[in-house]
Amino acid sequence: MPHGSSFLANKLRKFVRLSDRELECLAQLQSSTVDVKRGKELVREGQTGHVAYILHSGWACSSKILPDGGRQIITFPVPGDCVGLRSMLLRTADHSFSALTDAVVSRVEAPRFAGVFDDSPRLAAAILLAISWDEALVVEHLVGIVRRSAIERTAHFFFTLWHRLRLVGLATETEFTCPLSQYVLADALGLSAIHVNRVLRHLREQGLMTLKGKLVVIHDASRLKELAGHQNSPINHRVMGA
Amino acid sequence: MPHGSSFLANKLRKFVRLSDRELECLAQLQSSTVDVKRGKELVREGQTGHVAYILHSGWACSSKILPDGGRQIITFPVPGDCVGLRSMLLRTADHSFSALTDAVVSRVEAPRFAGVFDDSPRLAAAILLAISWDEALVVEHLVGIVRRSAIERTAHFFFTLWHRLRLVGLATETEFTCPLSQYVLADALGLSAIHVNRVLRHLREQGLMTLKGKLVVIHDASRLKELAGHQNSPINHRVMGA
DNA sequence: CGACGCTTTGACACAACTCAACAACCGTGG
DNA sequence: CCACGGTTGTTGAGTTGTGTCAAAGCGTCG
Repeated sequence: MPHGSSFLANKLRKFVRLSDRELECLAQLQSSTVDVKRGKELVREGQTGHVAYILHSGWACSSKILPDGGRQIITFPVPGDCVGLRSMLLRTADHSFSALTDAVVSRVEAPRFAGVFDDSPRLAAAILLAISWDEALVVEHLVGIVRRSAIERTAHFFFTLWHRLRLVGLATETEFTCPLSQYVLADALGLSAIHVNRVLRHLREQGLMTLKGKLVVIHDASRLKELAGHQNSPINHRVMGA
Repeated sequence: MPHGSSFLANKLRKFVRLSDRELECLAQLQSSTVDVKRGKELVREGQTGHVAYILHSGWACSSKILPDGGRQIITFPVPGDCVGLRSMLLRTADHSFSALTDAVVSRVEAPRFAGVFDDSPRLAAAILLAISWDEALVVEHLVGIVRRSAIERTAHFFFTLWHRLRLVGLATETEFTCPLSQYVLADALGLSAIHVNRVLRHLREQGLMTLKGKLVVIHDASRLKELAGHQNSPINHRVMGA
C-alpha cells in the first residue's frame, strides 16, 4: 500500500502541488495491496462494480470487447498506472482489466473516492487530470494503429513501450522484459497473431529489434524510431497551483 | 456567449450539481462567440496557444497529423461540444481543430481557466470529468475502426453520428444533413477516399442508407445497426454531489 | 514421457490501396 | 446566360498487404 500510494502521488505531483492533507486523503483512498494470478480478470466491461486499480508490479492489460467476440487491447499499464478510475466514476466499466502475469495491485474503493469530490475537490481535479493525460496516450496509440502498416505499428508499439518502461526504470538503454505472447500482441496491434510473427521476423532480419523468449532487445533505436514515425508527445505538466 | 455557456453548463449538470457561484464562474470562462470560415484551422497540433473552443453551429473536426503527412480525424464535434479543453490544460495541443463549414464558436481562454483550479476546484473536477467522458467516446470510435471492415466502419460511423445528432435535435428519425466530402470521411474512417465511395455505393445498393449531396437518408436503421455491430455505450452520469 | 501452449512457416484468398481516367456539380466571371 | 476551372464523385484494372487455413517445430510443465 505504501508503494502504490507513492506511485500515484508522484504521478499527481507532476500536475499539481499537493498539500499534506491532500496527500493524506490520497493515501486513505487505497486499501492494502492484493496479489492476483495470471489470467485473472479484475474488471469486466459493462460491469458496475465500483472499483479501480493501481498496478504495482506484473503485467496487465485493459481491453474492449469487440462485436465479433474478439478483443482490442487498449493499453498495457506500467507499474504505477491507475486503471479504471474513470470507469469507476462513470459507474459502468467501459473496458475490461486483466492480469497477464501474476501481479500485485492496489484497490481504490469507489465509496471512498466519491467523497473526495466534496472533501478535497482539488485532489479530485488532480486525479482527473492524470486520467486525462493517460487517455491522451491511449488515443495516441489507437490513432497510431489505424493508419500505420503492420510493421510501422509494431515498431511504434515497441518503441513507445520501451520509452514508458524506461521512465519507471524497468528497461535499460538496449533491452527490457516483455512477457507478452504474440497472440496478446496481436490483440493490441489489431493484427492476426500469425502476421505479428511475420512482422517480428522482419524487424529481426532488418536488425532493428529482437523479441526472443520474454526479452526485447533494441538493436537500432534510431532506425526503429524512424520506422515507427514516432513523434515525441510534447505534453507538458504542471498546470495547477503556482 | 449565452448559448455556448448553456450548452456547456447543461453538459456539466449531467455529472454534477453546480452552485450558482459555480455557474457564474463557468459563464465567466467564455468570451463572446466568433464566426469562423470554412477551412479555418483554429488550433494546430503541437501549438501552445492556450485556447479551447465550444462549437456553437456548423461542422468541424479535430484531427491528428500523421507521420506521412496525412491526418486522422478523431471526432466531429456536434454543436455544444467542447474541443481542446485538455489540450489547453496540458499546455500543448495534442490535436488540431478545423472548421469544415462556416461555423460559430465560443472561445475559452486558458488564463481564466487556470484560476478555476484554485478558485473553484469542484467546477474544475466537473469539467475534467466531462472531458474524460468525451474521451471515452473517442476511444470507442477508434477501437471501432481498428477491427472492423470498411463497410462495418462506415455503417458504425454513420449510425453513431445519426444518434449523436438526434440527441441535439439535428437529425430526424430518417435523415440528417452531413456536409462531409468523401475525402473528409476517408480521413475519419481510415480509408482511401476511393474506397469510401465504393462502400457508400454498397450501402446504397443494399438499401441501408444513402448519402446524396449533403443529405444522409437512413433506409433501414435496424439492418444498419446490425452491420455496424453497434453496442449502446452503457455509460452513466451523475457521480458527484448527492 | 506426453500434453499443451506458443512460435514459425507455407500456400492461398480477399480486402483495400493505387493509379488513371472520366463524369457530375458548383461558383465565378465574361 | 453560358463557359470555365476547380472540387467532388464515380468507375475500372492491377497490385499489395493482411487474414485464413493447415501443419510442423519447440519449450515447458506436470
